[in-house]
Amino acid sequence: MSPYDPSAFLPFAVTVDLVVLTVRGQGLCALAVRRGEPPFQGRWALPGGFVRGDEDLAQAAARELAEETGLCVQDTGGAEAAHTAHLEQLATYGDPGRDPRMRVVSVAHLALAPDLPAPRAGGDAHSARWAPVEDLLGRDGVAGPGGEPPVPLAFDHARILADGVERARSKIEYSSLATAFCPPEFTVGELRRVYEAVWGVALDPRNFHRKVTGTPGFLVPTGGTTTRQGGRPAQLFRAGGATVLNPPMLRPEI
Amino acid sequence: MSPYDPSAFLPFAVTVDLVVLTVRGQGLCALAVRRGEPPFQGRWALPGGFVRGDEDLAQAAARELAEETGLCVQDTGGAEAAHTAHLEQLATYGDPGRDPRMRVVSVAHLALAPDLPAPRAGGDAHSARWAPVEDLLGRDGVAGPGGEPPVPLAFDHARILADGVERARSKIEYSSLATAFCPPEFTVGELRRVYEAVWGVALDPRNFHRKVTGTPGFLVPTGGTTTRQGGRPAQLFRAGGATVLNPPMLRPEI
DNA sequence: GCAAAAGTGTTAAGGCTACACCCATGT
DNA sequence: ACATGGGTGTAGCCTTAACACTTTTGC
Repeated sequence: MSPYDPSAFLPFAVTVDLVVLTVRGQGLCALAVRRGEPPFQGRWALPGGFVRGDEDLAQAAARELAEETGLCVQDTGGAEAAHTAHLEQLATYGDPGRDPRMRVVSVAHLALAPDLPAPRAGGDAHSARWAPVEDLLGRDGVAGPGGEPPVPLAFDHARILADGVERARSKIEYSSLATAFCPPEFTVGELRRVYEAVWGVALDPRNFHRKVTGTPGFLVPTGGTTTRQGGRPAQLFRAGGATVLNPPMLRPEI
Repeated sequence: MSPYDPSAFLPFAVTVDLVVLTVRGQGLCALAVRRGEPPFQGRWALPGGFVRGDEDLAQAAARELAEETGLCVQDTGGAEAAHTAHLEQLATYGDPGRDPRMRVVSVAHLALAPDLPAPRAGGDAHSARWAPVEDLLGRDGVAGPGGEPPVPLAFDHARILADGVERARSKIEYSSLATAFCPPEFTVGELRRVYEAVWGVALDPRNFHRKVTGTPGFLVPTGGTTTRQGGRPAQLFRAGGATVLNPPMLRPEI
């Protein structure tokens, strides 16, 4: 049998699942939707859906992201988007039996977004919410917003979420990706709080400031200032053109 | 329409494609197979094949790797394997139209192997060979071993190969992955030549020696020595347990 | 002896950590 | 005045780059 013989064709369903991360308050949060139908009815899951016949994997992920959150992907040319997010492919999960109904291969994507007012429940999801990743990944799983007992995420979504969080944690070390968690204009302190939330550590504000402002291409000053965090007015910056940080941000050991 | 409604099922074919890299002579080489049937008949391509109904994506990739090269994956418990390779998922490619016959989603995997005697043509491939990656990625494509004019790789395999090479180049910076290109026992000089071949740079042998022997868990001495590279006898090492290198190997700028 | 590859020593340059210290605002 | 967060200076530590030098083999 040839590896490309069409007669060897075996039918799979292909979906995209989304790990959408944002920083809210002190911690890292992910978007979860409540399943409205079996299997895992009533359980929380990652947003996602089938890939359509005429679209690329990245297009399918961007479409699902827009349906669930209203976010547009950064490289979309249109300037009318209220909010933009970073989107990249994460990994593909294809265990037989990961979906009890049929053979489903899911191409997971990772999206990073600034803090949004509130998730809008897309099309078919009964509800959607931002939940701290520790809750979603904890042994007990996530509790409902109304105090329902905690249950783990549906399917293998806890594994997918863990992989996405790990990708984000390591990638902000050597890339400018942390700016994707910030609004278009932000201060050095706001960027530092992103690192602290994603890594779960405290960083020295003085050394952090020197480091990020000294890395060429990371931040460009807009000229404006803000006092929205209190204290002395802070300079506002936009993300610079650099995508890779040299030298990288150093993540404290423990 | 629910994103998980089975009636929304759309038939895809799912394949695994393999980027198998090794270091031969002075450079980085990849395994290429010649296609025996349309489309792209006679052109060089990456090895790969359909995922079977009962196997995981990683199992499918390991099976294809064994069929094409006889290599076993490292974490296979059996000690009888003559050669072992590192295998990891790379990325998934699902453009509509990437295969002219049908909608094919390919989950590409990256395999790193020590230098092997010669590729064995698996099952259906007319022939298989190791080719320098610059040749496979060059604008003109790869020439046949008998002097046929060069043609580009089939499908989107040049893109997949480029992504795999980039993954290998960056991952040997911060992980012990470079040892996957070496035989079970190797010298510091042999490991250095791996870095030089993958990065295409020259490294200072003295500083390299200090760095790798000083990184805890990277290399463990076996006690033996060899003179197979000429000169003064060199200590033999095995890969240590460490998978992540701290501090990382520094890749020269240019 | 000579070439070749393996190792060790040393020094200067630059990045990081830690912390002292000053600046500009709101209350 | 004081609290709060923003920003700069500096000393010590550590890593790296560059290169001089010694060691051990094959021919």
